[in-house]
Amino acid sequence: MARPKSIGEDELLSRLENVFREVGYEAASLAVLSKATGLQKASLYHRFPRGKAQMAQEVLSAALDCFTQQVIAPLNAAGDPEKRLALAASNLDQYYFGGRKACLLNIFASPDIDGGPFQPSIRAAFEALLKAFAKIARDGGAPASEARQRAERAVALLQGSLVLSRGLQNHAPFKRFLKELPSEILGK
Amino acid sequence: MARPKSIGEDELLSRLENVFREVGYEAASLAVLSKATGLQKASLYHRFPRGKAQMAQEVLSAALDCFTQQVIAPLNAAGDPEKRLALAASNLDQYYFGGRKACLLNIFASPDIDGGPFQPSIRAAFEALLKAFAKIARDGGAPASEARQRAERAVALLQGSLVLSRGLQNHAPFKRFLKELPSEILGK
DNA sequence: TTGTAATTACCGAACGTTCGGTATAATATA
DNA sequence: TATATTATACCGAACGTTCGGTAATTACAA
Repeated sequence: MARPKSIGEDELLSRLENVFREVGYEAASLAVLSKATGLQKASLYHRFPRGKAQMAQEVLSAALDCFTQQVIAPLNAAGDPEKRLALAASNLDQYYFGGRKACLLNIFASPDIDGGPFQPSIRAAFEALLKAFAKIARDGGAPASEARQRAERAVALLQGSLVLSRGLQNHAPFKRFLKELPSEILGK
Repeated sequence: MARPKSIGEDELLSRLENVFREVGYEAASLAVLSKATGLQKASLYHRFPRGKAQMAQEVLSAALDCFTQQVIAPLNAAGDPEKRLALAASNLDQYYFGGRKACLLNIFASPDIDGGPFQPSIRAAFEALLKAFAKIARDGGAPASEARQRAERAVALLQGSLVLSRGLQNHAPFKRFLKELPSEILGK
């Protein structure tokens, strides 16, 4: 009964996400977002009535859903910890495109001075990942006191290896992080 | 022979740096920079004729000079590796204000799509830090093959712990990084 | 010592451009 | 035709930048 969308919501969010991740929130102007999606500004406003902020929020939300499904779920699943961890690592590699994609949690943490509208989501995402890493560490036999520390180290290494890979324009640090992740979590 | 400056260059660069670090390059508008420094926009152009880009470049350059002096120099110095590392860690704590200040290398790496004017400096800074960490690892007895890996880990943990501390709004991860840095570099 | 020129730092006001956002009309599909 | 979607035109505000001119200090000649 209506004209079909010229671009599906998934593809639309994916293109928007790429822009936000590559240039940051502030530099992602509507002109750039329009060009990246093939939709005019007015069309973007038709899809996101609250404008750029809504685009970013939905992008972040979708990205976190995807991350939860691809990475956190395997970590929290049942079964052999080593296998779960290997799957999570493989999906991390996919998710960050081998270290070529920056993390939205890092990108969206910086723009606004005060907490900003994204901070709660960011914090929750970090804590979910920490919890999942800690759980699989315990499942692998680590004492509860150490599990949390290993989880924090793993998350820091993930973020840091992405930053370093980007800074060096060389993805080796991220790849090395992935390789060392199992021993990092399950024991030295 | 001339009217004295109402704000010294060091203080000026320091204020600009704070803004860039807190909100990022794009969101650091001339209006904000003007307010933070007490100089009108036109006065900022008197000090930095090439505008905002020059401000950022000089801020980055000054910050890297400071970082080199405070952190890299101790690592490269002569003497007991443990003591040099302890000094570097203490100065890192100062430099990042206990984890409350973001790293410019992370902030300035994101804004521009293509390499951007800051990428060479960023890359050089990372490599200098990697080299310094690797040297002190070797000085501490690590085999050359492991020294570079430990250095990469340390840099990733530094950057990652800053990102995580910011995301969690809790500086414990950064503090823990500082505490674990010596064993990270000098041996398990 | 005084007065003037030279030099530098600073500022108010405006520039053209682009920003995010909003109408409204045209288009394409059902 | 009915309607979701897109395109065009436009808005006020903010952007980075520029310019003419003023304030403050020093150097030097009278």
